[in-house]
Amino acid sequence: MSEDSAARPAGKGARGRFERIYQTLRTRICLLDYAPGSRLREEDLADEFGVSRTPVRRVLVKLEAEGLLRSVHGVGTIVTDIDVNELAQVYELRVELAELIGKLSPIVVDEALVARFRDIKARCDRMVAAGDPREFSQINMEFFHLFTTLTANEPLRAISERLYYQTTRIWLKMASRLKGYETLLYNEFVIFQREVADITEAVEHGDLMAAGHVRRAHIAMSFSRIRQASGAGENAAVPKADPSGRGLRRNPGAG
Amino acid sequence: MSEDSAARPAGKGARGRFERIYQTLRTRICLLDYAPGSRLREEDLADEFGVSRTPVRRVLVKLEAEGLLRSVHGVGTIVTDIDVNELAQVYELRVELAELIGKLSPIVVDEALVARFRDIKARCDRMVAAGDPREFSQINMEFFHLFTTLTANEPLRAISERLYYQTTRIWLKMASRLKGYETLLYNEFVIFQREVADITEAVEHGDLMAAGHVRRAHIAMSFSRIRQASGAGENAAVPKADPSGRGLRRNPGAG
DNA sequence: TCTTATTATGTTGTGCACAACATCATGCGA
DNA sequence: TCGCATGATGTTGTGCACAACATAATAAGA
Repeated sequence: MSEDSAARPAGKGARGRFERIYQTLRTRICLLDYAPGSRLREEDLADEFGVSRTPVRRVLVKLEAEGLLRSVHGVGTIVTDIDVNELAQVYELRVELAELIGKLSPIVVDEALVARFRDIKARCDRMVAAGDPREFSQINMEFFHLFTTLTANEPLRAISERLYYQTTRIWLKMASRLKGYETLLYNEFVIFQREVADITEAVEHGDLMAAGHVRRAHIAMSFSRIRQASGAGENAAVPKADPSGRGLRRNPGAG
Repeated sequence: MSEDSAARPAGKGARGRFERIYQTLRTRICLLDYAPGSRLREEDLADEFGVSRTPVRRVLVKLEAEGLLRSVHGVGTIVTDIDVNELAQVYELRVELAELIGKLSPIVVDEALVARFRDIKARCDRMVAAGDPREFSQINMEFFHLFTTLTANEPLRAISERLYYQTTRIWLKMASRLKGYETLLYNEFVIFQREVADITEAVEHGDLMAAGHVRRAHIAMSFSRIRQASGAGENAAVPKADPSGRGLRRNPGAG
């Protein structure tokens, strides 16, 4: 499935299962495999992962603590919906934290790290040609994780990660609404490509503060575009808020 | 609006119990009622709160996600120990976030808010006379919550709260080691008293950025004092070798 | 006496059955 | 046909018994 599970050998007992299920569900939520507002059944998840409801509930509690889920007694476990206006505060904070990543406890840049940035950059270039929103989100996610490694400040990493996973869904949601606007999507790809290139260059020069500033600017501009697209989308792009599917559809996991 | 932490004393069904147990345990951890490194038995907690282990484990999972506990299979649920060096990163981050609280999404200051600051200030003044470390921590905690209300940025509040609860224990741990140094403790009280006074004044003037800067400076200086006191304590746990208060400048008495 | 294998004890993790709760469907009366 | 009470259905929350696991105590052997 994803290389994250391979990169994280979770082979050991209970803790390994927990991490595997947790990251799997989190990825699915952020890739909109589970649509915002959709319901998750604990028993289905339990069956899928070959365990009982109990360990699944552990994961759900953690995901709920991070604001990605919300369990309601007698109703179900629903994926939190994402609203551009509410996420404005999260973006406001992410902008500042991005700069802090280049500022607090910077790591020493070695050749291996530069290689990883160049690798992402190469894959990003290929992705632009293909132009798949889902693949874009995946590379975006990997690049984010790579970017956070620029600081040795572990709490800053963890918090940035949490906020990232709260906001990253909005882009894919936007993209799914903008079907037919290939030029806009392509524009997003190219902008991200430039961001990766700029930050990679900054890392090559060992200027982590510059990397932080670039990232900060891109996050701010990205949200600006999302907000504009959101306003346009609500006014014109989508005729009505789909009355047929009240968001309770279940997407079987994509292979 | 928000159904979260502070403003909810009573409990409806399941959610109420959860919040009550969660906040109770969190407070106990941060007030060192549960010493760092000590083991918590799920069954004891279950008996105390009149429930089964299941809902208790929910709370423990959340507290573990926040870094206050660590459950190990077959061993126990142990309260995370706190190390000054590890907490340096958290403090580094808290310093920045304190400034952001006065900068991002500032609220409009009304008379009721000023009154709450003045109330805390009055209680702080009385606390200084009494001089109980535990009461100091409690007022410090309340003042922190009040300070976070200066921003309308909910994620920033939540994150600041989380980091605060990760670091606040270190002061009490320090204080418990410094038994016999009443002058040093009193010094801490007076410094906090000044911080409360300064921030209250800034709020009265509606200058939230000033409040943020004051808070930032105090957090940084507080950690500096803690680190120096920690180093002194580890080098010579016995009172004899104290290098003439090189770190803890400023004598009480001028308050 | 020391080392090592084995047992004993205690803790968290898991599975399952049931209770609490919310929602939807049904049926009755007007 | 509409309004409303009542049951049916489905979900999460809880309690309890047991498994998995780690450590301490114990005993055997050299």
